[in-house]
Amino acid sequence: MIKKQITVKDIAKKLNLHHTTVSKALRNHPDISNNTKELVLRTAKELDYRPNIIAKSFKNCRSNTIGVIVPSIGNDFFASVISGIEEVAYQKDFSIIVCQSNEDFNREIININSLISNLIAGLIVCISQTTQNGDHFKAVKKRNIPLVFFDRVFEKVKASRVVVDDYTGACIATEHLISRGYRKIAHFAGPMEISVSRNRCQGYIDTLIKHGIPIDKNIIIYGGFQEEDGIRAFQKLIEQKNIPDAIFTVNDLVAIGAYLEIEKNGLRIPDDIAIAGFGNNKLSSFINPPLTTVKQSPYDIGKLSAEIILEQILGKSDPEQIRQEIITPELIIRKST
Amino acid sequence: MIKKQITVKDIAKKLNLHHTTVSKALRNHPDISNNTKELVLRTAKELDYRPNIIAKSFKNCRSNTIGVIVPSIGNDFFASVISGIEEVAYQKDFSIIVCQSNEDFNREIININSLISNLIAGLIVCISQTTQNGDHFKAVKKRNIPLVFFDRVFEKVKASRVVVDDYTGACIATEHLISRGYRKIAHFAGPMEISVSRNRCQGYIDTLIKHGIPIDKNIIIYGGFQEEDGIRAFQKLIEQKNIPDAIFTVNDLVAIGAYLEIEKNGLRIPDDIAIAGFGNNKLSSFINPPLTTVKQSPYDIGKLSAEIILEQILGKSDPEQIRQEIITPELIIRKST
DNA sequence: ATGAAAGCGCTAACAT
DNA sequence: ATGTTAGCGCTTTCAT
Repeated sequence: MIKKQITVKDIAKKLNLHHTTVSKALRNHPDISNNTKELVLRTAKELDYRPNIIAKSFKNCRSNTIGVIVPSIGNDFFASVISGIEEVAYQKDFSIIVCQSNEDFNREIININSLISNLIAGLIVCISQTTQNGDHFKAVKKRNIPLVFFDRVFEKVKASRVVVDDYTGACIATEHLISRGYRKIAHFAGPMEISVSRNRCQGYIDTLIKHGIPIDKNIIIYGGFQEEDGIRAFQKLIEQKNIPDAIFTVNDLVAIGAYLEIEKNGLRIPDDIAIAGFGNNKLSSFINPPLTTVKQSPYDIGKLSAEIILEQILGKSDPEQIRQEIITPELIIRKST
Repeated sequence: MIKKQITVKDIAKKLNLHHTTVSKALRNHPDISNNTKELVLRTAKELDYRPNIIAKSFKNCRSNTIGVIVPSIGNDFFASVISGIEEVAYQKDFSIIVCQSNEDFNREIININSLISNLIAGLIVCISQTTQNGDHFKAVKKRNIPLVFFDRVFEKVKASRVVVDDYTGACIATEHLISRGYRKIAHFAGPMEISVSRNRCQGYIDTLIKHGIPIDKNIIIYGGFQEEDGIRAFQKLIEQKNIPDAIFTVNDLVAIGAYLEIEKNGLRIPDDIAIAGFGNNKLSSFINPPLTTVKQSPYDIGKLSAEIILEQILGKSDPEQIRQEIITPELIIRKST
């Protein structure tokens, strides 16, 4: 059923050469005469020869593939990170296998096992929301497979990481709201198991304290990362009859959810209530009014993660030495604040 | 540098068995006694043995991987399709390699070459917007690699396909607008090289004709698939001072772009102007007012594509017999019409 | 400059 | 029930 691929042997047979000669010729080995090289290259093209990189990986005990695990590829942020990784990987003739954990710990384990079996040369991960422990990463470390975390990291696993300075990002967003004269500022927070959410929440709290604004726990509403969570959070404020001047949300999707519920209640943004998000989601500039948010540069995060892992893979840096890269976020002021 | 993996031989050595016995035991071959099987399984676990599936692929001349090429994984629609493919593939112990063409013909060629070298068992593709010819698919067909197109198909290549009935989808959306009493209905169309755009446009035209509404070419505005295109399209109508009662857009992102420009001009949806999109993008239910749109079931498209290709891979169906699956779209009526 | 031999991990076919 | 052999395509090392 499976059609035989054209191999070096086929080329060799056709040219009455040995297959190792062909192999060397194809890789431009200095042993081989220019004549022969040319001949081999031409014949390879004629026969539509494709190197069997599986065989190569097999021989090397390592593929030219980088594994990437993200919670969800549909998410704007992760999609951009992946594009960044891809870009750098392609340039070095590496390909990537992208897996989704769907925020499920068990799926993450399955993904890792599958990637290990695929002899990945390196692994780039943003851990799932439900990841309980780091045991599954031990198998990766044990095999000396370079590992890089981005965005969400598992603290207890020793690995390089590329993270956004979420704390500072939250601080500058909150500073901005305060500088605009808002004093009663709510926060729609994310899941507290995730460092990203914790750091953003802490940045918000510390900035209020710094400015002598008392923390009102009633207007810190905890939830997830989706639009629904923004809707629900604002509903809680309504129930409390406790409408703030402004809201800082853990991300842009939550802000978009809040928009809907705010409009539903006949309030205007930013006149009645200002709102600032986080992440610079593509949609944030398209909603009305455009959303003030914090830019994270996901494409750069992806590129940097790929560069770090490739340095380790190609042996240019010591895999034992963990590198920590912190991306500085940037405030984008739009009409919502 | 690369740590040696635990292999069947290591297990064999430890148990004083032959490696082929171990191999059979691991695969639960009837030749092997239960005692030995148990022993082998236990030892494998102890040593943290992982089968080297690269070696297996190498031997079989085929991996257990399905290649997937989409224009962009960040797109809601494609992300869902991919999830659908993944779901079905996982169940059959297949993994997927996702590549993005970024709507670039050359990148599509590079992707295909890389996937072929990876000995993919099958290929699922949505062609890029700039794909000029089908020559790169010949290499796939020649190797008897099952090929399935979804959504956008390359007509000249003989392959199974899963497509949405875009024509009918456009018809029901347009019918709906007419039934609501709108008569001057504009269409923000997509790129005419893409069958999807052509079919949606034709559905719109034919439905107007069917109802005796003359076609006004000035209010059919051509553009791309992004928000920007919706913004630009409505600006053109404004320039023409030719505001319609309603708009049918080629997809939801274009509709969202139109929303912005409509609001900017102080018009209300649906009172001043109604709008219907296509695709049931996640955001379509979150914008204000929620967008009437046509549901495409991308997750099902993915599942179906994967099922078709797996049948061919597993030899349950004749790869020569092309299958055409047409997904019937469904109108979702919301507040924008 | 070219050829020969060996081996990566696994499995299918055959032998004991 | 277990062992032996051979080979998938490629590269590395050594021989001619």
